Amino acid sequence: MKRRKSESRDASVVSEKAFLDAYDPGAFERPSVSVDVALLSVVDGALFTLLLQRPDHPFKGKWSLPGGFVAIDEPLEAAARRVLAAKGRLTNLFLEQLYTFGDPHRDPRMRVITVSFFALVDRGRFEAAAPSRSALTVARIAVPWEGETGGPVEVHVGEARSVAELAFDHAEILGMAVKRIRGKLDYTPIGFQLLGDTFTLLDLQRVHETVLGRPLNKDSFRRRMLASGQLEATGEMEREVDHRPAELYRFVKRSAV
Amino acid sequence: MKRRKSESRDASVVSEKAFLDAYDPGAFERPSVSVDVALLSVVDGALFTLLLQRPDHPFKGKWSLPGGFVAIDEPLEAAARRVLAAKGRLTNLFLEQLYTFGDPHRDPRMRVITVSFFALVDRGRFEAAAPSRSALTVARIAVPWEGETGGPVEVHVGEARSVAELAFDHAEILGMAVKRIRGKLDYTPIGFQLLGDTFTLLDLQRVHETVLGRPLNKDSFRRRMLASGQLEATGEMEREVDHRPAELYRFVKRSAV
DNA sequence: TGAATAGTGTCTATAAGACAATATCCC
DNA sequence: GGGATATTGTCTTATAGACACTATTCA
Repeated sequence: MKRRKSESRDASVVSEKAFLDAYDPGAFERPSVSVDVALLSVVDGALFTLLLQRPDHPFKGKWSLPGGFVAIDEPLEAAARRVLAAKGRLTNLFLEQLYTFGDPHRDPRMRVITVSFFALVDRGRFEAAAPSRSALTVARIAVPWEGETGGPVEVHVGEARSVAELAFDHAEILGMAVKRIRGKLDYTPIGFQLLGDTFTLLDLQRVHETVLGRPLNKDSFRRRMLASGQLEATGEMEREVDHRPAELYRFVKRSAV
Repeated sequence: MKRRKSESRDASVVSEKAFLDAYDPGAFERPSVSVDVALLSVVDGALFTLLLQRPDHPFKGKWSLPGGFVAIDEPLEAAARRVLAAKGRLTNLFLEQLYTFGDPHRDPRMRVITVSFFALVDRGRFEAAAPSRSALTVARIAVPWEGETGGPVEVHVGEARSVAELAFDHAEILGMAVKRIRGKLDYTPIGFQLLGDTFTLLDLQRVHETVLGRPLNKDSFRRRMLASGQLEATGEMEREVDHRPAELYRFVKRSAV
């Protein structure tokens, strides 16, 4: 009885027309497909991203992630790299596919399915990608949830105290990026993309703390990092600090596991 | 110098035509978008999935995941549920988006970008979804890598010893599904989707071992599970076993964290 | 010398793995 | 009773957190 009921309910959802339309690839309207990239960087203990102010409708004047439509014979990741190179002169980034957003009304003009990516950028390249003449603008990310709860984030453009309005579902995309990177941080050497070639253990800890949004124990952080085999001491020391200088480390390519 | 060089190299990749074509949503050809679902179940210590034999070109006669094209006003997950309801009478499944595959030549006919999902099904519903008259066929999954290395898997249809050939990039999609579920198993109560309402701790351990592809320590598995707060003792006992019966447990909804 | 952080050593609490002992069911 | 697995308890080991102490640099 129970089974029967759920079957008949579902059957009504699947109209024959929808099924047939969807079955023949030539017989139905095709959506547009775009890519959007959530760029993330850590600067002075805060998370930042790069946004563009939309010049036209829809969402005119609102802020959006760099993105663009996928060409008919272009791989998805290539489209994301093209967008980054064109809009921010950013190349050779660590780029990972995040999630595909396909709500039928996420773009009021027409059906646009967007494949989102995230990229981690060190401070130097991040700031260089958004010079004053550029369309890309630095925005600080405020995460209104803890751990890997997920959900949209808030952004503050420049020094603004107020929350900037984001176009489309881009606040959700950024939130998904933060959630994903928090999850990866525990077991993958992600931090190296956010730091320069060499860094102290405290630098690394601060990056982790900023991404995770919570303080970490200094002792066990040091022990874990050194035990992970992902760090290599350079023998060099920090300079121009008014305290005992720390040793500089670099990330070492993980040997084939 | 170094910087200059990488810029000019990238600039050549971004042809102006590609950029302009991609910029205007109306000015370029749109891809087809489909969904494919990797159904996973655990039966007698092995991982299984459900496949369809393709009746037409391309990949005629090869095995494929259940899938279909996304209608123009249909959400992605709804498309996946429609396909499952239509092809296997499977409803109300735990369904999660996996990855989007967009290689320009993954379908020889035309550009098809596919958004893949995975679903976990308990043994009872799994076997009921593939009766003899049905198009869906049970196939065993052999994972040729350990841990979360990733990569395509091999499938064996029925009792066949030989590896069945999969259409498109579906071996990769299945591999991605296995990788994802392995990663989630450690910190999420995924197992309950693969078991019936009640189960013993050993049942649960065997499911975990099958998914992870490695044996687990019995003592610490028991302790971890009981300490997780995700299990609730029913007070009932296993029946019809020729040894001391174990207590039956059920999964309890995780309280809002 | 003092301020500030780096780096080391030790102790404790917690979780995992190993293993032994006892309990309970069916035959 | 014998076979088989469940369940509990204890011991050992590895890891994380806490904290005290020494080291080194610059002002």
